[in-house]
Amino acid sequence: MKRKITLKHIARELGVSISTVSKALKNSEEIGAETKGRIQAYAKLHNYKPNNIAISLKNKRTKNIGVIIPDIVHHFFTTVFRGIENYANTKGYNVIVCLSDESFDKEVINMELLANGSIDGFIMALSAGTQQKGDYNHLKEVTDQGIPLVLFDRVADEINCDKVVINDREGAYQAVSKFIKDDRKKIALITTDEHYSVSRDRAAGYKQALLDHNLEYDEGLILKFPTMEIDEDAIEDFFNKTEVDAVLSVNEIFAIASMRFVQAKGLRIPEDISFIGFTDGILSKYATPGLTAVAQHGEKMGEIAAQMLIEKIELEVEEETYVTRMLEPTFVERGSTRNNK
Amino acid sequence: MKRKITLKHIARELGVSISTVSKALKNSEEIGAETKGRIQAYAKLHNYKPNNIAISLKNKRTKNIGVIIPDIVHHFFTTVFRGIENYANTKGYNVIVCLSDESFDKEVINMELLANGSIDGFIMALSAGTQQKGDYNHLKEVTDQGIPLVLFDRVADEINCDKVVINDREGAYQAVSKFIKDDRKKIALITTDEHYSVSRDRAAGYKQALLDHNLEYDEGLILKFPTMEIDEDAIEDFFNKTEVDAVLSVNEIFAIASMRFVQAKGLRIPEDISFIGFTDGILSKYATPGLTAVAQHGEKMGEIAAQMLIEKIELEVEEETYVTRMLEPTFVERGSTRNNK
DNA sequence: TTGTAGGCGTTATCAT
DNA sequence: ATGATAACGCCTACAA
Repeated sequence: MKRKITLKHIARELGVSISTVSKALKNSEEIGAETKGRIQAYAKLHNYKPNNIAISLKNKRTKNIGVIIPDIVHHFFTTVFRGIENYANTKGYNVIVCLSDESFDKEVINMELLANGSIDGFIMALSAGTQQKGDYNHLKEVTDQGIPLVLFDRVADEINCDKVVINDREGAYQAVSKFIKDDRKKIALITTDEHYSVSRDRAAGYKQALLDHNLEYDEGLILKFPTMEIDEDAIEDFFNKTEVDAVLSVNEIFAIASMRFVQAKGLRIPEDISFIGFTDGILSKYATPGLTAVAQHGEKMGEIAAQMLIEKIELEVEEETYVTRMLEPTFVERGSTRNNK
Repeated sequence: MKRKITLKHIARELGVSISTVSKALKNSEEIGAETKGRIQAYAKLHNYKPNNIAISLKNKRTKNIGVIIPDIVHHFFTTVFRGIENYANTKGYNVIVCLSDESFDKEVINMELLANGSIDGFIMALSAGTQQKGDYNHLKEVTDQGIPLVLFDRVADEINCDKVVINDREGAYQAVSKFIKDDRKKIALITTDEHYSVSRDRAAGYKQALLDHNLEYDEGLILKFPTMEIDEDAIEDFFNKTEVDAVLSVNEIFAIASMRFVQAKGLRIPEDISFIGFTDGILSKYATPGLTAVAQHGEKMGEIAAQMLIEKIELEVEEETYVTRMLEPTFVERGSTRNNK
């Protein structure tokens, strides 16, 4: 087994000083051609590679970025992550991922751990626990230390930092407008509790679209779940009791489960009832019929987040100006919607 | 902005030496109660936390583990990752993820980068490119340096290291046996090219089960794709030309797409044709009917991989004994299979 | 052209 | 009870 070799080994072996070796390997003009040759040859032969940790300590730069997300078994987050990882890689950064598991405590612990020198900056989406609690001190502490932070998707106005979101409100607005244009009258919304910023915005878009088109905003047409967990009974109950000809869902799963149930009831999609779901994931694509979706462009979002972060990291200057980039959602039309006129 | 504070700052501020501060913060008995109190109070007040990088350099231990996987937008890998991250966290390790994107080159580059001190060990699943090429020198180099390595799911016999896999062969064998017990006669296999170790093993189990039950092994009943990419046309073509009453698929997507097509053709599932798919993911669960699946226990697999790796990392002693843990797959029965007698 | 010395932040050993 | 020193691996300003 050949252990990693250091400058010191090379220096000792070749009877020169460490700094000579260091310079020679950087091809410095200061070093004589012959010495340089010997050193470089030896280094190549023994596959010398500088130790990242030592360089990090010296430069006070780790070339690592910390990503903290609520869950990884989740299509949207994985696409964002892919965007981050990909961009970061092109810039020579590695990515350390921590899962908050939707828990405030885990989010805090993970952040503090990483903030002690392991990373140069954070990219994160707030956990449900954090959004519920409304306590952002761990984020403030990190930014106070001058560590750059970019929030995506699940953000909060209270935090001063760069952000990337999609225009959830507009996505919902357009979805409902499409239903209305297709002559749907009873448009339901399936959503989660308000402390998810995304649900809040989507609900706002839903309401606004109804009002703008002179339709009644009826709380009875809203099915609200406390979390992202699915509750089949509540869905059955809702669709048994409520007459509906279109459904906007804040996520895929609620939409798919609902489609399944109404189909079992004998309703036809899209003839009798039409569906649109947020987050164009794998379920939307492979459902029968395919679920028309509001695509969130996760990969693009991750790429932008990484870009914003790395710029801040490498800019050095302590700017106190933060920007929020808002991406426009896109419609992916599939079989679950069709003009009903 | 309050920058991170170091031992040196505290020492200077309190007029003591750095080593006194270091000891006091470790609650060493050597330091007088009064001094210790002052130092600890000051540290608490200024929220002193030791710098991870400096500690890594000193200890030659980063407490990071490197995970290299082909793709993250993939249900199985995310469940494995969750298992890894979770276990690693309980042991005080962080996880650096790199995506090989199924490319040999990216896999090599990422590994070499991380191997230069950033991590204490690797957990990985081989990229398609690597399996195709059959070149494992980058792995040998890493293990030669004494860096522990655990391979999961996509493994290769040529590599000497710890491994975690599921018994793919047995999973396929059982699936086919179930079909036969349900009186299915024409059992198709949808698979990928042989260089995926998992496809190879699953195909072997499929064949073995047929032979053991005195059924003919007919190449005509096998639909083989070059990659994991889906090809709708090939699927349509296959099901139009081939008479089949049961289908085993090496992944969810092929199964779901096939189910969709045969249903559109007017066949009933499971009455006319029955399906079983590998990898019990989100698609299997929400398909209509639900897809009976061979569950791979990704999370467990990740946990075991992390456990094996961390043991090796912390054991120090250079053992040359490697083990392969094989997990037994489990059946998750859903609507896509039913006794047809 | 080559080498020395100091520092990045921490810890451990060995003085005082 | 406290402090000086060296070391982890690398880099670089400054000497020689």
